Formats: sequence, structure tokens, C-alpha cells
Amino acid sequence: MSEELVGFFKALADASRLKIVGLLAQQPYSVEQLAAILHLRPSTVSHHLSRLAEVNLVSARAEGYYNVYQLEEDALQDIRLLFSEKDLAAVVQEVDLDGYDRKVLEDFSTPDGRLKAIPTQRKKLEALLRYVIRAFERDVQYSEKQVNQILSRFHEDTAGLRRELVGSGLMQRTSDGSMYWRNDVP
Amino acid sequence: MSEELVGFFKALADASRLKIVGLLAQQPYSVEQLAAILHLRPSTVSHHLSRLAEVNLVSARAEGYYNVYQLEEDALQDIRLLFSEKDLAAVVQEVDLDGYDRKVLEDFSTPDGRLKAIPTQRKKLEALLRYVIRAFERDVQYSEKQVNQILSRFHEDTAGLRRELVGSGLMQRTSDGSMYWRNDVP
DNA sequence: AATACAATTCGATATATATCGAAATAATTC
DNA sequence: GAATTATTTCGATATATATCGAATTGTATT
Repeated sequence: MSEELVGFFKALADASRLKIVGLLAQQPYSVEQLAAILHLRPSTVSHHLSRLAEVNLVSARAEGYYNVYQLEEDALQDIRLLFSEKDLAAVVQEVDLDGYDRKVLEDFSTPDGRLKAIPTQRKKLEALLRYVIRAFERDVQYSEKQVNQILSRFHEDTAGLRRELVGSGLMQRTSDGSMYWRNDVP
Repeated sequence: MSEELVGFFKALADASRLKIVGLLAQQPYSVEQLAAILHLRPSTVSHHLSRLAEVNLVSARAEGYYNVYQLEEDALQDIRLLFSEKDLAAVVQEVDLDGYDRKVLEDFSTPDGRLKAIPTQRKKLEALLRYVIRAFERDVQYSEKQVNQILSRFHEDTAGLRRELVGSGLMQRTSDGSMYWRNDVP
């Protein structure tokens, strides 16, 4: 999907081809005519036209030994649809969305899963917290003692970790501070 | 104008940059985060981001020593507008629309303005006819004799030229065929 | 002040591609 | 069928650029 989209933009990412599309938007032209209008060689124009045809932006119709090219109106329609936020976000599909978290974890954890240090950088801290929170079950209430015990598997500063987990919204606690639970965010 | 448009397409004509746009369509990211997600070096991502920023597709906001990039929603709106037929045709502006006619004329005329031959190819013939018709005033009626006299400045086969002028719609004649006039097309 | 860190800039390299001319192909005219 | 014409294909070249690593710049933390 993304490959098709990038191909489409590549097709339009050239001054000569954009001009061709603009000309064909007004009326069909033969290769020779386009070449004369654009001051390019027929072979060059032919090359551009086949690139445009590859993404179905233009089509050819044989007329005598001329090849008369015309704009595919449908393609333009498709493009307009494409620019809705929703579809743009779909471009991300084949992307490693957790790549950042994993990289931070790699940098800050030892082979046995403990944290070498607690990073000062907010973004990295958050990445580690997203990792740590998974040690807690959903829909289970933990006493402060239990929380500390679990957190101690990661780092000695359990109080600090606990505070950051609550501060970041990944964990919640009762108003009297006696019980903790994992917040129900993705 | 066209230069701006082609710059915009160039900005999107790359798989990595399209992915960045897709990601930023969901939420803002720092350079480092994007680099980890896309498995690219920060310097590479930085390069892509500045290309996107050049065409106002993204903007940066300094946050600590992070640079958090976000999508410029306005830009997407502009793009959608762009794909109306009307604006697409505007791309043609700085183009030599008469280039083809001039080239044909060059190939088929002698220095004194006469035609070396009458081309058999329809498209070339039409180009020459558009040239010849300018020898006639608008809103003036000519007798067949007058028409022939004017056409003889271009080529000996005046009957042939006259027939093609009428056939192509550039010239009209009365139903009895006695008078001719230049048709009022551009 | 000194250190640590994210981002950018710079230089180098490898790949992509726009353009041309020549050759090959396809269709038309004589 | 031979000659002409438009288009496409092919090979070569020059330019653009995606990516990286190293050096630099600008902030933040200690």
C-alpha cells in the first residue's frame, strides 16, 4: 500500500511530468506535440509518459501512428480521497512502532532485565515505565509493600519508580495511598 | 508557482518521509524517537524533517533539548484544494504552448514564408492551417478568387489549402460557395 | 564551569533518474 | 514493398539525493 503511494508521488515529483499532467488536463496530446511544447526530445517525453502510465495517471490511445495520451480522471479523484487524515495514518503500517522503547530498554537494562540506571530524560524514562508496568496484572490491587517488591526486581530506587509510575498515569492509587493498581491504558 | 508544487511532491516522494508524515499524523515525535521507529540514524531523520519543513508540511517545537516535530494540518488542507482540475491546469503557465506549431512551421516553410509541401500528417497539416488562416482578416468576406490569391502566397495548390481550411473549421463559406470568411475561433 | 545529550551540519558514498542520441519497432503513405 | 514518420527501447552520462559517520552546536544537568 505505502509502496503504491510513494510511487504515485514520485511520478509527480518532476517538473516536466507535472507540466505534462497540466497540459493533458486541458486536452489530449501526442508525444511529438508534448515534446515540442516542452522543448524536450520525444524519447524523454515517452519516458515520462510511461512513468505516469505506470501509476495510471494517463493512458494512451493509438491514432494513426500517433499515440495520443490523455489524463485518467479517476486517478485524480483517488488522490483527493487519499489525503484524509485517516488514510495518511495508514501509511505507517509496516513500521516498527515500538522501536524507540526497545532501543531505550536495550541501552538501560542489563541482560537479566534489571535497569542499569533511571534516565533523567523524560522521554526515555517514559519508555522504561511502559516496560516496567507490564510486571503488574490488570485489575489487581497491590499494597505498597507488594508494589515495592515487584519494582525491586528492576531497580533499588523503588520509591522513585513508584512515584514516576503514578505521575505518568500508568498507575493509580487510592486517595489514602494504601492500595495501587495498573491503570487501564493501552 | 509550479516550482512550489513540484517541491511539495518531491518532499513526499520518499518512503521514509511518507512514513514520518504518517506517524506525525497520529502524534508528535522527537527526532530520536522517529529514528528508532524507522531504524534510521538521527542525522538522516533530521535531514528528512528539514525537507518536510521546507514545504511547511511539519514544524518543530523546542522542548528541553528535544525538537518535537508535528504535522502542519493546514498544509494537508492546501493539498486537497490543489487537485481541482482548474489548479492543475494552472501548472502549465510557464510553458511554450505554441512550440509544436512553430516547429512544424519551421520544418515546412521556406525563409520567405512559403510552404515547401503540404504535410500528409493530420496534426502537422492542422498546425500549418492555423498559420495560414492568419493571413485573413476577421469579419471580412472574400470571394473564391480573393481567397485563392492569398493562398497562392503560401502554396500553389490553393484549392487543396482552401478545402482543408474549410474542412478543419477554420474557414466557412456561404451555402452557394461564392463567399468565404475566417471563422471566429481563437 | 564541566559534563551529558539531542539535534544539526558537513563530507563522503552509493543509488536513482532525467535527459539525450542512436537503434529498433510499428504504422502509414507512395 | 520501399520509404517516411512517430514512438519506444537501449546505453551512456550527468545530476540529484538517501544514508551514514564524524564533527559541531545548543541545552540541560550536576
